[in-house]
Amino acid sequence: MISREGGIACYQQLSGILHKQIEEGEFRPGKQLPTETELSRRYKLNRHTIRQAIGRLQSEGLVYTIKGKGTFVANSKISYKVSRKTRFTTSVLDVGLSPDARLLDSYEISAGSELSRKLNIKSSDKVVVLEILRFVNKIPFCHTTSFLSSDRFPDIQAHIKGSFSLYELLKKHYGIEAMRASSSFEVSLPESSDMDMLQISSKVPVLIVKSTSKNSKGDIVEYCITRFRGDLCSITVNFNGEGR
Amino acid sequence: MISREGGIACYQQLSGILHKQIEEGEFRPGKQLPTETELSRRYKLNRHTIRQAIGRLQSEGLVYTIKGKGTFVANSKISYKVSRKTRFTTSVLDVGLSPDARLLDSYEISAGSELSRKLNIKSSDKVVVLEILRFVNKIPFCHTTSFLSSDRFPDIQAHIKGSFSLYELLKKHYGIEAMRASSSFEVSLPESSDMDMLQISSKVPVLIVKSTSKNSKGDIVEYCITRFRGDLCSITVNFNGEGR
DNA sequence: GAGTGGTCTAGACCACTTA
DNA sequence: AAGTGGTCTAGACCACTCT
Repeated sequence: MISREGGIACYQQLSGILHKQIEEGEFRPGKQLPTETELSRRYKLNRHTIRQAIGRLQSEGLVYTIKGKGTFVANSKISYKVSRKTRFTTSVLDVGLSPDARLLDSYEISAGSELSRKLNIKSSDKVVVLEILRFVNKIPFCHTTSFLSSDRFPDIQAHIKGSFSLYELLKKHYGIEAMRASSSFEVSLPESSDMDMLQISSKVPVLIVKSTSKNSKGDIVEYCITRFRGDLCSITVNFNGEGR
Repeated sequence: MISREGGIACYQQLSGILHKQIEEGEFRPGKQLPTETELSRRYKLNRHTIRQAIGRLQSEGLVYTIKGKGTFVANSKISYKVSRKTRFTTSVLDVGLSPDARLLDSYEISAGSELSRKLNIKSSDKVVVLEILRFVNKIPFCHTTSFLSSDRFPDIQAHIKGSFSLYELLKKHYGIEAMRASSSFEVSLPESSDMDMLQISSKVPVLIVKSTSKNSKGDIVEYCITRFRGDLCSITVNFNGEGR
């Protein structure tokens, strides 16, 4: 099965083999992969070499491992849609899944140089920070840190505790319809806080999306940083204003 | 420096330390990091543990390694901008860097089921495939595979060899102004072809962007898949039609 | 030839899950 | 208690770069 010659590393070959087997349905989503010791025996490779191969599959989002239990085949990625006007809840409902959210924390800070630029306010101005963890089908999906000017949204901390859709709240309480103006996409690896909150290992990449929202007049309403589980989603951006 | 207790893995601690040192400018971009054996001595850790730590930094795009030479601190990410009307060349020039492109291959295939859906043509229709490798400052940056209907763009293979801007070509020869309609973003790890073309190791993630372009009437003009080096770029999407 | 990173092996101990 | 994945060590050989 595994060739020692040919210059292709054993772990690359093995991850290729497993990748193919998963793609072809030999291992179904949710099913356990053979254990590391079993694969080690079967392919006559050291357990560490097996682990290198499985590490790749983890980073690709093809499998996930649970300590003490085993390695399992992942479900296919969730196609998460984003346009000028989209909210998490509707996007997730659209693809037939069930969304959920939890407000982890809310507090106030001074803007400082970077946030003052992002929000177009003075650096001494106060900023409300909201940390929200969002779930799809009870699985942690992304972690959002939102920044809003305290002056423009007084008492938002009190209001947010009741409702979980920030956009609904802005509309109802402040009469503002927020629209996405720009978003940047970047890849990284999880920090320890990401690993805890999103329940992923250090090998699973995170997709970092930094977005600015404006109101209909073009004033900046919100700046937010969302960290998505890279193994769970692909994000589709729609450039035609309206459509989802 | 490294604590054996506290439950945090040594390699996590070390990658944290190095991360911080790089961020704080102790190691400048382009400079070589201490070698693995040196770090092994300095932190009293096995070379494999050192390698785990460095592997993380590689995936984060903070450092890159050259076999036989060493590990070096990477430059900061290139902020690549994308909007409804953007071309690679102008985007790169905008940030003061020098773009370049090479046509790797061009050939014709039958659409098949997936492409026929993407391009809104019959599955028996012919499709022209263009493979283009793009560079920023002589460094491979992304690899694009473009799909266009052969019927709608006769002789495009002959034309493309002269000019490298596909959008220019569509405009000049076919009188079509292509606009980005939607793009999906996804993270993965490089396949062996990616590693060769983009000159990256297996640890550096790739950012996969799949885009559909339409003409002013709303007909689909092009479907393309671009694989960006995840260590080199962050991609900014602008939702206001015009702006870059 | 000396030094670098890339791969593989062998063996150990740990924390966690399951039964 | 047995089995799982997570981490660390020690030692080996390779291909590559530099001189």
